[in-house]
Amino acid sequence: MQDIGKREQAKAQRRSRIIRAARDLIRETGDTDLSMRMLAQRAEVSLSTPYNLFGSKRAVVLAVLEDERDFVERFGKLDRGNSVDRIFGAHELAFSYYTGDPEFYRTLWRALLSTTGQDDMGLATPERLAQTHAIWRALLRSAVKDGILSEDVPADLTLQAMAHNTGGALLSWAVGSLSTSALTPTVGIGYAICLRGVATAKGAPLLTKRIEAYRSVLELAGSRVSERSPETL
Amino acid sequence: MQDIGKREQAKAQRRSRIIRAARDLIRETGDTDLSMRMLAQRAEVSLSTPYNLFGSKRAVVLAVLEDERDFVERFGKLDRGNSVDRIFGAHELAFSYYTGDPEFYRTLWRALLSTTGQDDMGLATPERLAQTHAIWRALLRSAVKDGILSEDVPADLTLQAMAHNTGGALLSWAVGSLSTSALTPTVGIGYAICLRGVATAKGAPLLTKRIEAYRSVLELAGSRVSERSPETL
DNA sequence: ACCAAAACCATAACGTGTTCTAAAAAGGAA
DNA sequence: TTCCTTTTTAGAACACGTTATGGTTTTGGT
Repeated sequence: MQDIGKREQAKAQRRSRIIRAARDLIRETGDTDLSMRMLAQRAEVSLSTPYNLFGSKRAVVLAVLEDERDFVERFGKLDRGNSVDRIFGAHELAFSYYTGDPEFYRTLWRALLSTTGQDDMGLATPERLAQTHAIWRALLRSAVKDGILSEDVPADLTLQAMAHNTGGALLSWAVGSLSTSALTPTVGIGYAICLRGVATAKGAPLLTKRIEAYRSVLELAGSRVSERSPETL
Repeated sequence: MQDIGKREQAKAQRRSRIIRAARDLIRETGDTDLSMRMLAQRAEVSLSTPYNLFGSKRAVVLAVLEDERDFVERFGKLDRGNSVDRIFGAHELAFSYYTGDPEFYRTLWRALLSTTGQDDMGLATPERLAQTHAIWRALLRSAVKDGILSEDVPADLTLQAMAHNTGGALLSWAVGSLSTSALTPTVGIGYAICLRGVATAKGAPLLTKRIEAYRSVLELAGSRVSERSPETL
C-alpha cells in the first residue's frame, strides 16, 4: 500500500527531468518558444512522455512556473512593520520574481497565454490559487483589524479588484506594453489606489504616502507614465 | 494619383469579405477556433490572401473585433447626468458588447490571446487605443472639474489602474474564471473602488453608492463572490 | 490595343501541438 | 523464474499557422 514503489520513483525522476529541461530551454532560447520535440530530446524521454505525465505543453510550463517560485515559504517572513508595510512587502516580493528575471518569466507567461482555451485550466494551479488567496486575505483582514481598512466593503471584493489589477498589468507586461522597470511601481500604485478606496480616515495617509513613493520610483525609472497609452480596450 | 482605383476597390471588398467570413465562422463554430484554411474557403479567397491583406490570423481577428464595435460613436451620447453617471454609463456601454454576445467575444478574445508573442502587436490597434484613452481621460478630467475627484493623483495613473483592472477581468472572463453575469458588476466595483481612492469628500458618497448597487447586482445574479478564487497569481 | 507591373491564386512545404498505434520494457507477484 | 500489468517508446498521422514559389489574372498607362 505504500507509495514508495520503484515505479513512482522513476516517474518522479522523469517529471523533474522534464521540468528542468523545460526551464533550461526557456532560459537559453529566450523568445524562441520551446518545442515539445526539443524538450523531449533534452530531457531524454520520448515525445509521448510529457503528455503522459503532464497532459499538455501548457501543464509543463505551468509546472515550471510553480517550481521556480518558492513563494509561500518566503511569505512567512513578512511579519515586520504594520499592515500596510506587510501588504506592500508581499507585493514587492511577488513581483521580484518577474523583475529579477524578466526574459524568463515573460516567455513563460507568453507560453502560458498562448495555449489558453482548449482545456479549462486557468493561469495557476488551484492549490496555489487557494494558498495565495488565503495569504492576501489574511493581510487585508489584518489591516482591517488594525483600523486601517474599513469593513463596509468585503475584503474579497477589494482582493478581486487587486487581483484583476495584477492580471491586467502582467498581461500588458507580457505583451510588451508595460516596461519591466515600470511593472512593480505601477501595480503598487494600483494597489494603493484600491486600498485607499476602502481605507479608514486613519489609514488613508499611509496609502497616500505609498502612492507618492511609487510615483517617484516611476519617474526615476525614466519612463513617462504612458510611454504607450494604457490598454483601455 | 487618386486612391479610387478599381484595384483598391476590389481589395477593400476582399477585406470586408474576409472579415465577414471570420465573424460568421466564429459565430457558428463557437469554441472551435476558426482556421485560416476554412476562413479562406468561406471568404472565397486563397489562403494567401488574408496574409497579404492583414498579415496574420491575429490581425484578422483584431479587425473583426474593431469592426464589430461602433464604440466611439456611441460614446458621444453619454452627456446626461453628472460625471459619475457618465463614467459608469461608459463602463456599462463598453461591457454591453461582451455580455450581449458572450460566446462570440469570448472566442474572439481567446483567439487574440492565443497568438500573442511573435509580433509586437498589442491587444488593440493604436488608433483605437488612443481614441478610448482620450475619451476616458476626458471623463476623468470632467469629474475633477466637478469637484468629485481629487487632483493630487494624476488622471493617467488612475486611468492605468482602471485599465489594468479591465484587462485582468477580461482575462479571467476569457479563461473562464469569471462568469458572464459577474463581469460587468465586478469591473464596476473595481472602478468604483479605484475612483473612491482618488475622490474628494464630496465625491466619495456617490462612489460608495455605486459599490452598493453593483454588489446587489452581483448577489442577484446568484453567483457567490468567489465561485472560484480570484486569480491572485 | 498592347505591355509591363502589380496583385492574386494554387500549392507545396516547414515546424508546431497533440493523438493514436503497436511494440517493447520494466516492476511486482506467484 | 514466469506471468501479468502498467508505462514508456518509436513512429506515423492530423490539423494548424505561416512562408515561399511560380503561374495566372487584372490593371493602368502609353
